[in-house]
Amino acid sequence: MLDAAAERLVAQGYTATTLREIAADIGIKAGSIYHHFESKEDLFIEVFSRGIEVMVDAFVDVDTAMNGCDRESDRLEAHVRAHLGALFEHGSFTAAHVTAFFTAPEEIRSAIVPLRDDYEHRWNALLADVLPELDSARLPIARLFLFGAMNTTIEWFDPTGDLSLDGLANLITVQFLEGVHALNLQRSTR
Amino acid sequence: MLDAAAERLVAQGYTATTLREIAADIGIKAGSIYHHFESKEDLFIEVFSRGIEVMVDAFVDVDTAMNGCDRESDRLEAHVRAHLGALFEHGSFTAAHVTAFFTAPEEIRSAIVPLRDDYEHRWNALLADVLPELDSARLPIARLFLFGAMNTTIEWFDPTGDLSLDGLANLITVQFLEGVHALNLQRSTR
DNA sequence: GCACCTACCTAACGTTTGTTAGGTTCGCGG
DNA sequence: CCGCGAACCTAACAAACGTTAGGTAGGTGC
Repeated sequence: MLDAAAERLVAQGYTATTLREIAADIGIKAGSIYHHFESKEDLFIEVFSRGIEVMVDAFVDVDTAMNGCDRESDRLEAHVRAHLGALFEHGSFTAAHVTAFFTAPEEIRSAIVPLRDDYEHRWNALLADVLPELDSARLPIARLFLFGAMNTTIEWFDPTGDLSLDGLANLITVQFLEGVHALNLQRSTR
Repeated sequence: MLDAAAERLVAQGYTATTLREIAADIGIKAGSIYHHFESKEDLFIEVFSRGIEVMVDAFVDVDTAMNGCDRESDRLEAHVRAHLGALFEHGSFTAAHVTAFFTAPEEIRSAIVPLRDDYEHRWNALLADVLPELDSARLPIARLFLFGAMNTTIEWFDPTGDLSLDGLANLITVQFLEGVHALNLQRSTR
């Protein structure tokens, strides 16, 4: 049922997604949803939360697996790969979060923001490790650049096509790292 | 009235935006909208179309102004600046298009896609000029990277803050160009 | 066998939505 | 002064929405 809700979210956004539709998708009636959730809001708060949960879990897994890694760029690439994996390989929750979060009403968003902040902080810490030369004020902007590159892939990337998720992760990581590197050079030689 | 519709779109998405709200915003009643448009669909097709119009106009302006420019990177930066200008300086149409296009129903989207394709083709041609060494199969992907970087700025960039639109355009352009350059090096030395 | 809980259904409620038919106001051209 | 069209309003329509009250079937524990 949460799965069905997530898939509808991806396809239609929040307001266009009906409880009656979700119920029909899993073969029950709309009223029965209220046995499991108090309201439509409640249901979708759970869906969005799981979307972040999947991302955080993937992040933590990489963090422990890459513990003794000395090449920082490899560590970053592994995390990019994990984020893309959350988007394309672990159900629709993360995809629903990325595409439909901003279509949800304010009350839902504000309930989710603390979880989002947690995930963003993990990335900030990671980027501070990988790019120690980067001005700390520029760090959130760099993160937003990277998030933009990763999250927009959901609008065009086809996991069954020529380019693999590994390849895409490498593409994004290299492009990002070299871009940031070039920006630092430009600033210091001015 | 189109302005009001665009602003509501940015704030709430398609389905959550009511004809009664739009009417109230401009001081008329909902039924009166049908004197100017045949339906809600019709109204928002016009809004989304103008969003692209603003972008295309900005693109064409730069194209003619930068006609005799020999430094390709400057040409690209000017176009990036123009795209960001369309997003932040020319009303809410382009912003509405970028944020709310995917919240609109299929029938609206398919009516807009040809216009989108036109804009995307202009960028493909531009990138082919600026990056002649880039594999033509990789070109649409590079464009999507760049679009991702530019369009997600709408979720975090504050035009009244420390960073100017010119500065942001430079940031994005350098980051993009050096990233693509690095990718080509990596591929040719493998 | 009785009580109880979980999971679901039926049927309706009040509200909101896009939409429409018919009427009013106002300004311009002849 | 008359006619006409543009711009708007009123009032209502059917449909769809989230939500709720009350009821039913089946399983579990004692």
